[in-house]
Amino acid sequence: MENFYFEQLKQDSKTGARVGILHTPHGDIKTPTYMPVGTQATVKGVMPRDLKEAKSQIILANTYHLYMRPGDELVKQAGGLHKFMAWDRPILTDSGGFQVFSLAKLNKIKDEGVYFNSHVDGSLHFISPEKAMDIENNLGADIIMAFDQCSEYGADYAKSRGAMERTLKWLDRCYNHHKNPNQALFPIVQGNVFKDLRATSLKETLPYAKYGIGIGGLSVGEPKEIMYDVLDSMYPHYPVNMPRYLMGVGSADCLIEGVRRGIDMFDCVLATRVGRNGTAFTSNGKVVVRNGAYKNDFTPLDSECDCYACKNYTKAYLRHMINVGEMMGGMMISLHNITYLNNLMERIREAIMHDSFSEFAEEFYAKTGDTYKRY
RNA sequence: GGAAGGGUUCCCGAGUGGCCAAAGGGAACAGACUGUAAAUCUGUCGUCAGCGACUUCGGUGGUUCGAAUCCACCUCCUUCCA
Repeated sequence: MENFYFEQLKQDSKTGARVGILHTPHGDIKTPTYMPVGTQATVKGVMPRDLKEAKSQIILANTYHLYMRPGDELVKQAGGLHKFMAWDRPILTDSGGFQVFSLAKLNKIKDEGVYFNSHVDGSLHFISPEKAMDIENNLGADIIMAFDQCSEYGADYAKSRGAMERTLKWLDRCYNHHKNPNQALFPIVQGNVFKDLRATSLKETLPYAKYGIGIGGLSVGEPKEIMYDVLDSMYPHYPVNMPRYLMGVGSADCLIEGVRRGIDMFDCVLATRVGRNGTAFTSNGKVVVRNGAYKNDFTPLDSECDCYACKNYTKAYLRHMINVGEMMGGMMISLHNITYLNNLMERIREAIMHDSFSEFAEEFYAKTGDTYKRY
């Protein structure tokens, strides 16, 4: 795949932060970047047109969900995910590995794969590494994730090791089964919070990492300092020539701390989930728009934001929307949150280019105060 | 004028002698949410800081060890008949 490669443009002199460009078949992605999650081929509440206006460079979709409905064959018939959902920029599909974790009550994990009871109708399904690759090949995203097993926070060493080792075995099968030459396969590092397991996982995974590397199994309930500690331990061992993707992160502070530790890509549902429920990320910290304090607040969510919601509407209006259950409220705050994170990443990239990432981070914490829990 | 039914904590609405500060819903207020089974979930919701105490179920008086619940009168509302 000569149209898929990563270029590092600038390495921060004091931290692991760096700026790069990830070239993909559907365009370039400036890193570090935040990717909104569009599980069912839609970022909940935000139209692709508006995602573009928010300067989203790439979005996610989910293998498991799209396999269940409408079916990956149907998406293939539609001309692939890009065409089906009318998004012409890069797409990344998650493998369904996270659903092995989040739908744990509905599945049985075996070496050959995972037996799922559909969360939709209870019917039994089987997803193996090979099956996941077939589905992702049909969906046609630019980046596809390997099928992995994520262990929960609090899992003991043996269990964490088991999941990590199974992930490696599954990775080998994914790698050998993946056929679509226009898709970059990213393997996923596991190992829970155990640094030696992480080291082993990373080392064993690298031979399979041709285009980028995913870091999974973090931000699943562990304290932030533990996540940062694990990231610190892995940092010295990443190859320079490919992006590192920290899966499932995050909040503004976690994005900054991830970038500091050499991460190039992030995805998270938080911005849209929290947005739908009436909470906004702003340059002054978290704003729970739903709260009574904003009843008569006729100022925008964030005076520094240029999104549609901030340019045209007040907190009082958005609160009203949320309060009466109008979908517009959740849509606008979701759009705002995505815009906010994209703008944050853009400013991070600028700061790194000026070799002032640390200063930028300090400023961020000073301004947002303790509404973002740094640790 | 006659007949019947009814007035419950911000609202709707259960409750017909003790287990009732009073079900349930709504509103209100707050919290949570991090590779989305989430436009979801949780908590608070008479007063006081309280295991506890005090004040509440249209009003007044009564019966009873004990009343939102029974009785009398008053008051207001709804429906039906004239």
